[in-house]
Order: sequence, then structure tokens, then C-alpha cells
Amino acid sequence: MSTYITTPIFYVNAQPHLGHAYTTIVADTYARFRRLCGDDVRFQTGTDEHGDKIVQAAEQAGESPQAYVDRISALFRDSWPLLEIAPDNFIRTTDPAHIKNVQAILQKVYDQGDIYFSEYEGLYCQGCERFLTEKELVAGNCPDHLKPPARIREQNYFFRMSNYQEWLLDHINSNPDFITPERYKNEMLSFLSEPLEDLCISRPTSRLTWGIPLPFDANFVTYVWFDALINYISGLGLPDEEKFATYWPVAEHVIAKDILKPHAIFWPTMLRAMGLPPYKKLHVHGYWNMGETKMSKSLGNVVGPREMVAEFGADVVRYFLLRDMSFGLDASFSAAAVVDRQNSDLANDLGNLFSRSLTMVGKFMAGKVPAPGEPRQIDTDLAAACSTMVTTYTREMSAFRFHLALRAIWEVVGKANKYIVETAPWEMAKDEEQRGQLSTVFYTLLETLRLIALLVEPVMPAAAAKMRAGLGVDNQGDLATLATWGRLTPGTAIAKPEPLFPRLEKKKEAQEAPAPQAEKDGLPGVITFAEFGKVELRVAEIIAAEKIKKSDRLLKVTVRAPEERTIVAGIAEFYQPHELLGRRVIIVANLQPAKLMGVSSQGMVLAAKDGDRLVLATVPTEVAVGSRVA
RNA sequence: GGCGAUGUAGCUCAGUUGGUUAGAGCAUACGGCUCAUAUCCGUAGUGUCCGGGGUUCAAUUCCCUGCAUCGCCA
Repeated sequence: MSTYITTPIFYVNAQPHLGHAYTTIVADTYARFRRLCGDDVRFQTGTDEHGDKIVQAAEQAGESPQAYVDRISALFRDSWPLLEIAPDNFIRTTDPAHIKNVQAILQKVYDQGDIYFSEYEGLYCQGCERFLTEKELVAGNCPDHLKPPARIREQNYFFRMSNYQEWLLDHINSNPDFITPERYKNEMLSFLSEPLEDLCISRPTSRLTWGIPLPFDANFVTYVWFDALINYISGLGLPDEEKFATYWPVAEHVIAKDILKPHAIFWPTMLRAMGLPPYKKLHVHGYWNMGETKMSKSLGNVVGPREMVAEFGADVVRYFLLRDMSFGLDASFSAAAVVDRQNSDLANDLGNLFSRSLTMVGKFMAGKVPAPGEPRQIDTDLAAACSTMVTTYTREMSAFRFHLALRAIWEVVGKANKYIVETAPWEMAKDEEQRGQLSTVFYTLLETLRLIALLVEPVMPAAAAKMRAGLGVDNQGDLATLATWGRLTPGTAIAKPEPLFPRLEKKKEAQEAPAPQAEKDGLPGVITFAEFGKVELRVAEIIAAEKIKKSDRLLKVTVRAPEERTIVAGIAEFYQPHELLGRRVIIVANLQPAKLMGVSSQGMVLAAKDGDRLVLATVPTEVAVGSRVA
């Protein structure tokens, strides 16, 4: 069997963060799992590099678009090995082969009449790079960018998506696993219950040049989805190539819920129009919140893969992310939650089980795998639990319920620890008569550990390798064979165990230890999550504001946070005092007070520097005053 | 405004077609063990199963309604 698993290509207007890392870890874990099952696997990720926002970001960075995307794309590509993520292919939408492929497909779909030219007028928001409907506007402004959109009239090319609506509905209904988890399938079915509109797929070169030119009209470039989605097939070469025949029919896409519609609606209809079969499955996951709060660039609470790895190590991050999120739902990330998992599940339960077992084999069995004697009930019970574990694990991993697959492993970890207490090998060892039974106990334990090492590999490759080394096995082969009981050869030498996972002191180490390490690793400018945690950010409501005389930049702002504070903010050029009243802003609450133009400032108000203007970082008014931002 | 999901222990969640005393992990308290990374094992708990109404011999589970949160659509 073959497996083709993909992540979305990530837009290079931002640096890699936890959300990207999660998606990619999921895909990598699944790839490793399918390989373990004996599949021929191809795993692809990459970057999406065209569009208005890229041009702007490049300008801001003082670079050409090409130099800019090269740099950020490399940032993504270089992050993945740190997390033990090993894609087979890293695709970029600026790759010449992809560009050629997109153009060939556009031409084909155009020739068959599924792309047409049309004029329309609408309200365009530059920040969003799209047209807004009247109803979306809030007080005449774009709700996201708080700016009025421009009314523009434009001619563009459209894809006749509506032609394929009936087919798609039918396909989703007759393939219940096409979109999972089910909630997202239902969402799309509900969306499809209304007539589908055609999809605008171009931008005039007068407005955007950083894109793939339409092969049939040089005055236009492709707009986002026709460019981006096609990466999944560009990465396989052209449709007549062998790779394509092998992998396309088994394609599975992993995405976050924010790009559900393009993947569940646009993409299958596009494929249909291209005369290609749809992908096999779409796996949709939720968001990681930072503690209680949403992760967002404007809140400044995003965590990058590098920081996480520097603080916890790749295995722990992978385990935590897969264990703590029910695939499909939102979950909450916090350093404390990671430390909890690391200490209890990894260090105490698994790490210690491994350590105590191997140490005893060293002490009581001369460091060799013993030949098992006649098993008792208690021994066969543990073996039976292992068999259940393999079955459950395989089922849940296949269904992308990673948290349940891991839970199944940890049930056996718990049983094995209990088995040790109940058999008390250190007591048995005192009695030469029990030698045979003691051998069975250790053989059973070592086999259990071998199986755990096997199943844990897709999630924690490094820990699995340590376990294999300790047990003196290579576990090479496919799951069905390796998971059979009794493959450990008596007489094999057992190594002295190396701790699998360190125990973390909840406060001290989590806060202090990682900082120097980040510097050691040569990552200047990187701070740890704990360091970030020192900054106390809070939501505050502005209750008064006035200009400071003799200064054309400074405003004296009074806020409730919830206590009353005076803060001097350098935003007078951009905001009139009366505009500020009632706004909820984010302040740094534990900044050392300072005197500015004779006014004492207790904290600072956060604002984004957008070119040469400043925009306050605001939060919706339903957020309570005094809420921590993290 | 329309549609949908969710609401279970302090926290994260599981609860199979309605059926005894509603579960697991973490956290807390106490006890046991000493092979082990001060780890492991056991015991103890606490629950208006979101509120209200209904169907039923019986509702966390089914129906209606309200509230809260979230999502999609408009």
C-alpha cells in the first residue's frame, strides 16, 4: 500500500509557530506510522509564496520579494528537522516546475470552458486582499483592519465551481470519511446546501504582479487558491508521471480548520474540472490556544518551534501536542501543562518503568534477556494487555485520534508498573527456587518494553531509539510482524539504561535552565516561553486621555487594569484623545515606571508599527478588564 | 438573524443501543514498597452529569425550552 500525506503549504508572511508545528508533527507522525505498517509513504510540506502581502512584507524588510520568500521559506524548512520532522518533499509555489504545472492546468480548464472572464464591482480591503460584502462591514470599516474598503471595479477570471456542486455533495455523502472529524463534514454539507458561487481566480497585474501569470492573458496573475492548492499535485510531478499514479489516489491532507472551505470545496471541484480524481481524505484539526487566550500575532503570544524545542526537546513537544489535543477540537498550550505531561507520563511512568526494568535485569539476570519459563496468569495478563494495546493503537492512529492511541500505550505502561509491584522481583530473586518464574517476569517486562518502543516510535523517534538501544533490538520490519509476542531473543545483552526523559522542576528549571541553552544553540533573539512569561500583559480599558502640552507625540492616558493607572503613550500623531475612550488595549503591567515630559507612566500600551504609523493592539470589549494576555 | 456543536470531579476529558453505588488521568490527603529518574503501588474522596419542563417503571443518555461557549452561514 501507498500513503501520501501532506500539510498545507504555509504562507511566508509570518514565521513558523506552534500551529504550523502541530500540523506538521501530525503529518510526520502519520507518515512514520504508515511506514511502520509497511506502506510506501510520501510526506510533503512546503511554503506558499505569492500575493500582495508578501510584496508588502518584503518591502518592509527592505528586500526583493524573491529574497524575502527565500529567507522565510528556509526558516520553515530548517525548523522541521529540529522537531524530528522529516518530509520527503518540500515544495515552494515559486518553484519553476510548480509554476509550469499551474499554468498547464489553468490552460486546460480554460480550454474546456470552466474559466470565464467577467466584470464586477465591489468593496476591496487591501489588508484582507479580498472583496468584502456590505454586511461584513462594521461602521463602514473592514472588521479586521478597521479601515474603510475601497470601491473598485474590476475584471477578472472566474472558475465555474458551481458546475461541480452536485457532484461534490454526492461525493461527500457517499464517502463518509472524505472529510473528518464529522463536525467539519457537516459544516461543509450545510455550506453546500446553498448555491455555490463561482470562484474568482485572478488579479490584474495592475494591482498585483507577484504571482503566476495566467497563460491565456498576460494582464492577470493567478490568485491564491489555483496557485496554492495545486501544490499537492505539483509535488508529485506531472499527472502522467509514475509518482503521480502511485500517490495521488491515496492523498490525505492535514489542515487546520481555518482553511477548511478551500480544501473541502474549492479543491475537489478544481480537481474534478481538471479531470482528476479527488483526494482520499481531509483531516481537519482545531486551534491551539495559549492558555485561555487565542494565539495571534497581534497579541504577540505566538510560540515558535525553536523555542519549544529549546525548552522541552522535540520528543516531549511532539508527545504533548499529540496527547493533549483531541484531534479536531481546540486545545490549550501552556508550559505548565507540558511540564506536567513530561513529569508524570514520560519521566515517572514510562522513563522510570524502562529504567527500573533494565536495572533489575542487569542486577538479577546478569544483564541478559532471560529465557522465559512457564507463564502464570499474571504474566499472560500483561501479554494480553499488550495485544489489546497494539490493536487499539493501530485503530486510533489510522483514524487520526492520536490522543487515544497514546492513551492505549499508557494503559500498558501503568499495568507494567503494577506488574512489577505485584511480582516484586527483588523478593523473588532471593529465592533460587523461583528463578524460572523470575525469568518469565523479566522476559515479559522486556517484551512489553519492546512493544512500547515500537509503538512510540512515530510520536517520539528519539526516545524509541534509546529504548531500542537499551533493549538490544532493532525493531526493523513492519508492525504486524514486530508486534507479535515473543520476538526478543534470550541471551541478548541489555544495556545499562540511559534516562529517557529528565524530570523537570516545575518552577525553577522550567524558567531558568533553558535560557542559556537557547543562546548556546546560536539562536540570538530567541527567548524561552518562561522568559516571555515574565512580561505581564493585561487588558485595560482607556477611561481618559489628553494631550501632553509641548509634546506632539505623547498622550497621557488613564486606564483601568482593573486598578487605575496613568500611562504615557507615543500615539498622539495617530489618535485623537476622544477616539480612545472605552477602547480595550493591551498594556505591559509590570514595566518599571518612568517619567516622560514630567508625567509618571506606569506601564505601556502596545501598538503595532505599520510602516510609519502606529495602530493600537485592541481586544474586543467583551474581554474583561484586567485579563492576563499570554 | 439561520444552522450546528459543545456544556460531566479543582483541571483535562471518557461515558457504548435509556437500566444497580457515573468513570480515567492529573492535582490533593493518607498508607505500602524499596528494583527504579524522591520514582512505583494502594486507599480516600468530593459531582444539582449547565438550568427548567416532558416521555418512561427508570434519563447523564430520548424530546422540548432557556442559558453559556464555540463554529459555519447570512
